[in-house]
Amino acid sequence: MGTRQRLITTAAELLAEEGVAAVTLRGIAKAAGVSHGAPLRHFSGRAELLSAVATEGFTELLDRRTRLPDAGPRERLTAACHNYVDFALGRPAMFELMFRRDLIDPAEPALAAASSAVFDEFAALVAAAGGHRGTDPRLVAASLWAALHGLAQLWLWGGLAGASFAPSPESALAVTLDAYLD
Amino acid sequence: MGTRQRLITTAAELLAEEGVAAVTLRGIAKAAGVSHGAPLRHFSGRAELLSAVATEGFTELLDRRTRLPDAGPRERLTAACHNYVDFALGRPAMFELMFRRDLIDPAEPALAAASSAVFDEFAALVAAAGGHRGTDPRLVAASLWAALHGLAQLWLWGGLAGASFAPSPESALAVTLDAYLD
DNA sequence: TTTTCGAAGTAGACAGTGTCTACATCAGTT
DNA sequence: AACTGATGTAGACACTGTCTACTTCGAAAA
Repeated sequence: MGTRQRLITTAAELLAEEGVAAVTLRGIAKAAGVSHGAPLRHFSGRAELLSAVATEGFTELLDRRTRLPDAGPRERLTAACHNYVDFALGRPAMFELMFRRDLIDPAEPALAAASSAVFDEFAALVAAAGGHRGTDPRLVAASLWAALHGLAQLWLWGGLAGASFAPSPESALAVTLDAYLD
Repeated sequence: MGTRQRLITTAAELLAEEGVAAVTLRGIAKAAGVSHGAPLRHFSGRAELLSAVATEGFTELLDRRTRLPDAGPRERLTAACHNYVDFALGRPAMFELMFRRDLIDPAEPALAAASSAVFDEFAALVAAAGGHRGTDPRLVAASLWAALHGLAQLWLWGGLAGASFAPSPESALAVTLDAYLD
């Protein structure tokens, strides 16, 4: 495995184990067994390295989603929704990185392609499920994706903790799906 | 105005003008005209100062929401939803800071109180609007809040830019409200 | 009135960060 | 055989948050 790929892999491991704050350029280099300046031979800077890591995150998210149980379009859509939230809650650091535009470069072509692919796949599922009265399925997809995203984000943030009321993410997701799927 | 309050105000201005990356302890101190160590006489560290700034953000959000047009409960709820998204898009840096748990300390009592107050107010509006069949209004409120939050976050992130489809936040919000409000 | 004492501000240091530059190494091509 | 470009190293720089000594100064206590 080339140094470049090893840096990405090491960064992903460090990210999963220690969190976003730990993925420092020097820390990654040390964990990969190279000098602190070596990463700059393969990436223009930290943002480019982390963008590569985030791209892998989007790809894995898409892979999960693609291999879904063979069922009706409605069931496939709800499965994809659960999948999104599960991914976020199961790999919080990766999920956070994927949407931290101060750490990654959203204009990075590979990253933009991977995130667009996730949305397009999702939009196709929404369109197949039908049920929206006349409005553009892609618009419904954007709205529903945002709802799932906010759910994940809010729960990772602290989940309304401290508030007088602390529901489980599953129950809130059920309400969300109920609202959208008639 | 005491130094403590001036630091908070200066930080808020710096935040609005230069973004989250600019609210550095030393930068705030310089902008406030004090030495780089002065802030630590009033705050235990950066997190505590930024928590105070974020608390003001939540308070302002609540203030906006409270003074709503005198109309039916349904209209007040939709107005609150628009208000949330408008706040996020209109003051992106503040909104980002409010949910960056690596920069602030969510356990800070004043901050926790302010954010809980926002949720409680919102839950009350949802309950007053009615229309949810049997499910706990607070659970519906959590789900709807998450939907709004995700909408704002996703648009600030880059708004599905690059995707083959780029709807306006208003249109997506309309779909969201449509889904929840029967 | 004088003394004391604690709060507030300053300046310097320290480890850590990302990034730049000069230098070494070394395989592959001309 | 000589050159060249890619790869890696080590050092430096400016910047960050935080810690520590040192000053200043106003108010309370004697």
